[in-house]
Amino acid sequence: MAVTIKDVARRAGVNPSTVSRAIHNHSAISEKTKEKVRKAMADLGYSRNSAAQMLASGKAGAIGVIFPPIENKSEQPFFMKILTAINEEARQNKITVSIASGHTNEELLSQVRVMYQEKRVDGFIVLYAGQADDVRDYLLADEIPFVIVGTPIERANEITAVDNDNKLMGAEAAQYLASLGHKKLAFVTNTDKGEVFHERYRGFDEKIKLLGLSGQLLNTTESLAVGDVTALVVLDDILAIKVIQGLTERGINVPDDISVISFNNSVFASLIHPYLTTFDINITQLGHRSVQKLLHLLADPADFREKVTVPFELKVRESTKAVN
Amino acid sequence: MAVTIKDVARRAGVNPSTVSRAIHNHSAISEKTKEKVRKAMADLGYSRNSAAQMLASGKAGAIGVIFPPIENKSEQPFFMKILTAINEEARQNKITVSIASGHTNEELLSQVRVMYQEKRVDGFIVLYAGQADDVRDYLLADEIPFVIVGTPIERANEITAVDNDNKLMGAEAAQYLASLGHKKLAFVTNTDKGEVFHERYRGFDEKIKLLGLSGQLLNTTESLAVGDVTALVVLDDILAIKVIQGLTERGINVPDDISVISFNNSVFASLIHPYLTTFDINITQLGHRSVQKLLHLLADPADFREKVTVPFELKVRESTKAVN
DNA sequence: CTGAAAGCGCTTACAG
DNA sequence: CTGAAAGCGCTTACAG
Repeated sequence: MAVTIKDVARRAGVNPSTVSRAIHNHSAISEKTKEKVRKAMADLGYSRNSAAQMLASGKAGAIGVIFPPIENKSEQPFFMKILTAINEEARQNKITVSIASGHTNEELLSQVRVMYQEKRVDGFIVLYAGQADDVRDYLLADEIPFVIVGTPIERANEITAVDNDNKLMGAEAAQYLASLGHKKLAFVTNTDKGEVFHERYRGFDEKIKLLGLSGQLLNTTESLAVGDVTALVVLDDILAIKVIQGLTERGINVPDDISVISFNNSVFASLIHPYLTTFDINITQLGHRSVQKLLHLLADPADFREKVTVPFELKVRESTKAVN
Repeated sequence: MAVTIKDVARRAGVNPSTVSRAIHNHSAISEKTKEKVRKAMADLGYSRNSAAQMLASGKAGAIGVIFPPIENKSEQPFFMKILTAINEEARQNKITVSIASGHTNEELLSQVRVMYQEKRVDGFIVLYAGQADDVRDYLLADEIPFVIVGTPIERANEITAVDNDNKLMGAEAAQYLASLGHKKLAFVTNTDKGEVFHERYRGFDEKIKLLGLSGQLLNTTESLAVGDVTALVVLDDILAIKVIQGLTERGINVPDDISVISFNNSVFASLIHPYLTTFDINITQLGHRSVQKLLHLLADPADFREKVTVPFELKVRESTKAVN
């Protein structure tokens, strides 16, 4: 069988409990003994048995990542990218990442529940925010440690969240276009739901009023009535390239006739020309920070619930241009 | 604390070992006793403790999914989609899915190694094929159960693989274009590496020779020299929309002047017009089958290594057209 | 600073 | 068909 703590103990000439303490770098163990133990472990090629450790310590050494119960997860590069970042940070902290997903809310809830009740994970990172659902209610009700990537609407004060400042991003979009001399702007969306839309639009709206510019909200994809608007702020990259194609087909050139700025800096932004001027939302940092926050919560359940705001960065490419 | 097998045993008036057997539906236990146990479990709200079960049984009840050590995973919808499908199948089999990923081969190998040595997973699903690497060598050398999604080049005979028939897909692409009356075809790629390219091209090439048509290989993205070619088979959707944009800019219309057929039926295929005629590779089934095969391997390590070929389906959309 | 012992919650030969 | 017991490989109060 595999080498155990007992084998290491025998080899190092100490008690198994001493080995255990040495492994965890317990302060009561002398450096000399730790060294002996480390050598014995290396000689024998010791790996801990996670099951035994979990059982004895009551900690899983694993976290769960909860995906939204939607069909088109795979269409949004966000999810794979943040999963990679989360796993990277988790690996560095020697914990494992498990997955919870489902097509319906019930499937998802049942998987989350099982994972936690069977003690397979210590806590969760939830990859969708906005309105509360069964899953979130369950996590809150049972006081299960979790952090949300995004901005929850309800009970935000009880939840640790990691997000960008979407309102500021909306404002900066307007600001940047204004700095290029644009005076008639529009915000384009294909949904009127979700905190992301609301915040980005609110930031945009407040800023144009502040700057004394004109700005309208266009909720549509096809045959956009752009009128005399010279610059568009589009909710995300995917929508932006659809909008641009629609305009191009009607003989309206981007960026010569109209500028477009969007959000996310996903693969879609550099897929076809004009490459998009867009905000990079720093998904890697969102992922890293969410793991770190969850680890804090696990180490100290009484830790403050707080919100972490990750900075964004404007990537200027081909879809925006100064007015002549 | 949580309710254990002992509590259930007491409530049902049996021995803990009997509860354990009842849970696993052991054939020696009477239906009457099983019923009693089931009732007691329901009354008490029992959940197994996975750590204890893992320790006692030596099985993790979890599988690892290994992502390729590349940066742009998130750009390919394939990975998120198959991960979802894998998790779905796993959930139905009451096992958990953990993630292994890394930017470099060393990071990846180290994570895979730790996961297995600490007994966190029973086996792996590897999401990339082709040339063997350190990770695959490790899995083979240590006789760790795994299945590959894709087609390995070396030691294919020792590996259980789940894949589409890419060669057949290439042939069918040529066949379909021929059926539309096209006689001068070309295969467009942006790489000359990888089994996927080789197989798809080989199928294409053999088929056009069989049909007595002309066909060339174009390895480039920009300013494609299409000459008098009337139909293009493009390696994947992403490349296809780039190719189409390049042609459009030069006044060549798809599909009026030239037809385009591609592979994968990803989100890119229905993003902008012309929507792509493309092969759906049935990622959901690839995911489900890979879990099933791994489970077989785990249940019976002496099980046959074999290859599962998942069917594909042509989705005819706007980018192909019969010649006049 | 270290050891001996009990215990975490299961599984599974061994008996009967 | 079921029970009693040992054991899986750790952790952690308790002693000294």
